[in-house]
Amino acid sequence: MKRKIRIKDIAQMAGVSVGTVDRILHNRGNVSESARIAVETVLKKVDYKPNIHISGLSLKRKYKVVITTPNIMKGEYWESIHAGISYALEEFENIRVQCLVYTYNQYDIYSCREIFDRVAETDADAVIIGATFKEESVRLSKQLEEKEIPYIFVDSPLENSSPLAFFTSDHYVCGYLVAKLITSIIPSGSDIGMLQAVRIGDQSANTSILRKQGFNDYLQEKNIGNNVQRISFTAMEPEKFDHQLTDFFQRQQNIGGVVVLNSRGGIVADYFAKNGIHDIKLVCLDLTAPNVRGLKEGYIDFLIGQEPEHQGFLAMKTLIEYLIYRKPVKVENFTQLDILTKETIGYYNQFNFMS
Amino acid sequence: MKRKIRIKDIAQMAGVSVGTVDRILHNRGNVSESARIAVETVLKKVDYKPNIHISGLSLKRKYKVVITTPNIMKGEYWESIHAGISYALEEFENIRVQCLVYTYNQYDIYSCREIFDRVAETDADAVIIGATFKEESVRLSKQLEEKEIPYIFVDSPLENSSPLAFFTSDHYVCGYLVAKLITSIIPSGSDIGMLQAVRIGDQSANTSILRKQGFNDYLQEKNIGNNVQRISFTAMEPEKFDHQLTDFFQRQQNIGGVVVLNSRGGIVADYFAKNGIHDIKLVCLDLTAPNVRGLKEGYIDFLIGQEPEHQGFLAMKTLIEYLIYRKPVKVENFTQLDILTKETIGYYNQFNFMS
DNA sequence: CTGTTAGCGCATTCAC
DNA sequence: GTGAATGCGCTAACAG
Repeated sequence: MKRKIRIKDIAQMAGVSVGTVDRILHNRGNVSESARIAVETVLKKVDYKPNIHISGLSLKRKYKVVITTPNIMKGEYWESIHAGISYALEEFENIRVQCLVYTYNQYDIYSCREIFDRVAETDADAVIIGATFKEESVRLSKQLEEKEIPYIFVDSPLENSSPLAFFTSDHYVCGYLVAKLITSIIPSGSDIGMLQAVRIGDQSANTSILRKQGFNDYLQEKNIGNNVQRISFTAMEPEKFDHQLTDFFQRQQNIGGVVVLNSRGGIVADYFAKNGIHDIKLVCLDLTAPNVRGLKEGYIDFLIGQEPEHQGFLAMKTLIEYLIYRKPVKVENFTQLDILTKETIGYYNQFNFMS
Repeated sequence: MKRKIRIKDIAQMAGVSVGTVDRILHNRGNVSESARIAVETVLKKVDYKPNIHISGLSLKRKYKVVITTPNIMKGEYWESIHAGISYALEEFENIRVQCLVYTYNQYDIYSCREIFDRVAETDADAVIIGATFKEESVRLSKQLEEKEIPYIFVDSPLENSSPLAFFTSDHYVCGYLVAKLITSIIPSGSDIGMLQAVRIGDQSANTSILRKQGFNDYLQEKNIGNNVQRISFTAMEPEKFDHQLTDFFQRQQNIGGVVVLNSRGGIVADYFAKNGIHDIKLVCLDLTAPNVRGLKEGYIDFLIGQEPEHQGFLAMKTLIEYLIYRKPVKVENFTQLDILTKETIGYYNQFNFMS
């Protein structure tokens, strides 16, 4: 167990002072070519890992990070992402980072445009983006690039952009998995109902589209015989849903299972609960409060978690480490797909990476 | 965002010096009654959380922790527990903790006795125990209690002992879950093969017994029709296994799935691979190297992870925080039961709580 | 350009 | 019994 390398050690080995080493480590300039070479030679030899908690102790610089996501609803997906961000800030309590949170209505493209415009104007040191509207997000990313402000995506990546990193689950595999799970637990001849959100003018469906692709590809690949029946659902008018479902199940008498490729599965579980339906299998996404309830009560058979807290946590942690000492960043980061059942949900700790 | 409370703040509020506050916080004595009351009054008002990373910076005291578990085999369960412990030590690099690792042969009760005797003699500040032999472990725990050395169990709890804490998965629920999974994917009339380790003189089976109980209880509760057929397997003579399995499947023609309630499932997967068996479902435990391979290659349908790394990590983290500032400890700690499939294993990060 | 040094929050030691 | 002073690894300001 060898002693940790400190800045002082490096300075000694390179024959310079700690001040010089610090300047080189932080690219602060005012260093002669010869000193730089001496220190960099040493740095290549030894494995220096700065202790970020202690740096923060003496770090005067404040960082401003803007976080922009859809509105935060209690017990919903985006709240978890923000919770993860908060945890990261707690872990790095010594670092002075000021967070500005800008949320928009994910069902209103105008709200998104307005907010993104404001985000583009800030003088933040970095931005964390929860992107749902595609065009708008690409535009924001371009604006940030021009100002050389690093940005990180959570929840989903975005084509045609060059983020510092993104943290997301693999939505395609997620859909693929849902197909595998539901078909493994329903009778082979039965039909599968798929809840389909009907939305207007938004692209947040992007993730849903990927999931649907994965879902369909599984059925095709494995030559699965179950037919898929769409259940349309107008997200903006939840009060209609009861009627829509009743209608659906009256028309479709051969449904063996239902899948929901967005996080709203809980309403199906609630419907099952209200109507005493126990023989239709249900596979849903995300640990929203209603979904967890549905799982615990036995109406949902498998619930897939995408670790939103972890996404937020890692996004902020990555950002801090990058800002402070340019720690190299891995761009593509996929979080786990957690398969949860009634039995395991009680032991599931969304912050198991923390405590 | 209010400023964090520091010792200096407390001192000021109580009208004493930081030295006095520190003495009270650490129960070092040499404090007048009046000072103690003043400080404790303040402490009740404010939420003081010491920054452990910074404490370590100036902490002179060294801690000695003894870790005793079964031998560490590459890619096996106990290696993961030790890996988790190492990660915790890395996270608390500032704390000077010296680890002594004592491993014993989990198939040899005499080896365990000998090692435990040596553990009981040390002057460690704390002990982490991976208990397999019951009697011996109870005896060790008593000896440690006499010497007032705190100890923590990993992998499984132990009756008749008073550990500082234990970190384990819920083995009963684990078995219950295995039953649920296997019966949900095999034909209703088919039989289930259960691999049964034949061992001599060891109680490590304790965890297996709990799992088997959970397994059986599920079948009974749900009134499941599948019959269970035992496959006996002599752990000490793996070369015989091929023959034993061939024999088994020749006698049993109605096997729809196989379950393995210990971590050795990989050998069944290997057997399936060698003999091109694709139509028998397989549910196994633990992310050993062979099991992960079996899962990826499609021979294992569900693999249950018990987060051994996390157990080790939390055990050491808990210990450090307890030793340094008597952080209150939660005694019963159950880790997650992760359900993994071929699709999700690629995203599974055993150290997601770290990076 | 470079070396020296004050201070960050904390535990500990040393005078008083 | 107590407060003041020291040092941990690091950053940043300052004096050369």
